[in-house]
Amino acid sequence: MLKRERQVYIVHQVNLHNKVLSTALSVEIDVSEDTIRRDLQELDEKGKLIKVHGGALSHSFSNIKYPSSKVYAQNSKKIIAEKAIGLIKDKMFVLTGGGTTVVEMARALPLHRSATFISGSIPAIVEFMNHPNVEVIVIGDKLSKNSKITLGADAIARINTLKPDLCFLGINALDLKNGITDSDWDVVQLKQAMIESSQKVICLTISEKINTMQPIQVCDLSRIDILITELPKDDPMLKPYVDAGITVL
Amino acid sequence: MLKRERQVYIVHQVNLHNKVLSTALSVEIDVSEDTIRRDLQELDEKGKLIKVHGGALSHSFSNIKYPSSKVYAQNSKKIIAEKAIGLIKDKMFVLTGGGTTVVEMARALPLHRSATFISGSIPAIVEFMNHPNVEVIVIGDKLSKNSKITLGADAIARINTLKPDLCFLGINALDLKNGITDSDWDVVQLKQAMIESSQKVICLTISEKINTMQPIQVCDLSRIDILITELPKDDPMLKPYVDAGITVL
DNA sequence: GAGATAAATGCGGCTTTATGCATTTTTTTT
DNA sequence: AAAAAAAATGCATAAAGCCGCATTTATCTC
Repeated sequence: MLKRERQVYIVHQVNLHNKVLSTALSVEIDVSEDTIRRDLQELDEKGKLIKVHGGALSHSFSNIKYPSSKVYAQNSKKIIAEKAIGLIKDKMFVLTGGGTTVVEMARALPLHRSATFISGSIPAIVEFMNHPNVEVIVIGDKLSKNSKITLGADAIARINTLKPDLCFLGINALDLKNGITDSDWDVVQLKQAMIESSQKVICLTISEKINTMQPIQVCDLSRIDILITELPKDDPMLKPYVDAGITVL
Repeated sequence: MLKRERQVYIVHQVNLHNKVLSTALSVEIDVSEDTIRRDLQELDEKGKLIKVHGGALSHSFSNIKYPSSKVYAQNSKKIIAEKAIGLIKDKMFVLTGGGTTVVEMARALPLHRSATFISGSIPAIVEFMNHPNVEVIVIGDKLSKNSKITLGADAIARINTLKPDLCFLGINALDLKNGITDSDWDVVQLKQAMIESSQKVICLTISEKINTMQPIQVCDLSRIDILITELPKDDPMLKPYVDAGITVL
């Protein structure tokens, strides 16, 4: 591959994904990382991208600082996201539901982590799409405008054919007696399918939603493997859940 | 082989493959590399190609295939989008491919229009998702990071079960002899399925891509019902396509 | 169509460019 | 603070490019 050709390709990738990793480009194009680094250097000097440790960013990306200002309980969700990310190891298959917490997680995922994410949540997909090292499987079906996830028989059927390592579920209500509960019939169906198919179920929620309930049960406590909130794991509020056998992070 | 002849051949190769190597041309035409270099030099000066270390690239390589400036051809795409929207009536089922032109169309869709859009293009889905009156069906499958659309057997299988009224296809190359052509195998498979399933195929493209070709054929001209470009319908460039029986808007 | 003239080509040598590797330094992550 | 990953630095090598010149090939003129 010609040098110029390669550089055009790199710029293209940067514009497309907003960020690239030197290592990823190196294997993709099959040249040494040194060469990639030199390319990034030159392209940076030409102002086509911004070189950073480990790769490069597009201008548009760095200009648009995270505009996620109006998301409720942003900080809590960032804490949750950080904890959740620790569970994701390279090469894992990860199923995710919808909700802002999952989006936060997608954003915070380190650039070098390579995993496959399966999701029907459009905002989450958009984030994963911009990550240089993850593969994304989109669960198709009718798009629910409220929740911005795909819902329906097709989605459920597809999920049933999968056996992901992890399932990250943003939840709206959790209590000791009823487990996970929710208010939307279709969403409940989908969540049930997700829980059934997964090896490990990880619930993400801000503490506010703990010990609250909604009209429809998704599953009871015993199906939850790990619970992640913004609280420290020894917070008294979480004690009953630890006692119920759930790993709390 | 005469010099002129050789240079014509080189330009042809560059247009065809977007890139040529001096060494390859040298053995192909059986002249010294010096000669090739001198040819490339001249052709570069004449603006027919871009000479680089080791060979040459076509202009389209850096301009069309990997647009460097974001707003490139933005206006043209808005014009195309406006024309395309005129075809969408309430209650229609509309299948759309990927590409910025389709996204432009989604943005320009009047708020009161109520239709169902089926798509695997994430950027398009995001636009439709924010529209108050359209329903969105997401085509699921593995997400291609390059094109930001879902690609694969699942997507094709799903499309085959549909009979949408319209299919909007952003295309990369169109010429009289070969019809629609493209450069990515999986994308071609998907486009073929889309074309097959749809009642009416509408091609969207900026005029720059007309009379260009890429290595893989998607379908020939006869499958196209409507062609939309930024040019007025009576532009001489489009005449051959009108003569071929395509409705040009 | 033969010879003159100009253009085109190939080759040897020398220079520049591109790339990868080894080593040291810096940055990041745990 | 230690370990791991990435970057910088210097160097070796091979490929590509360039210059000038000899030779061949095409074009023009009579």
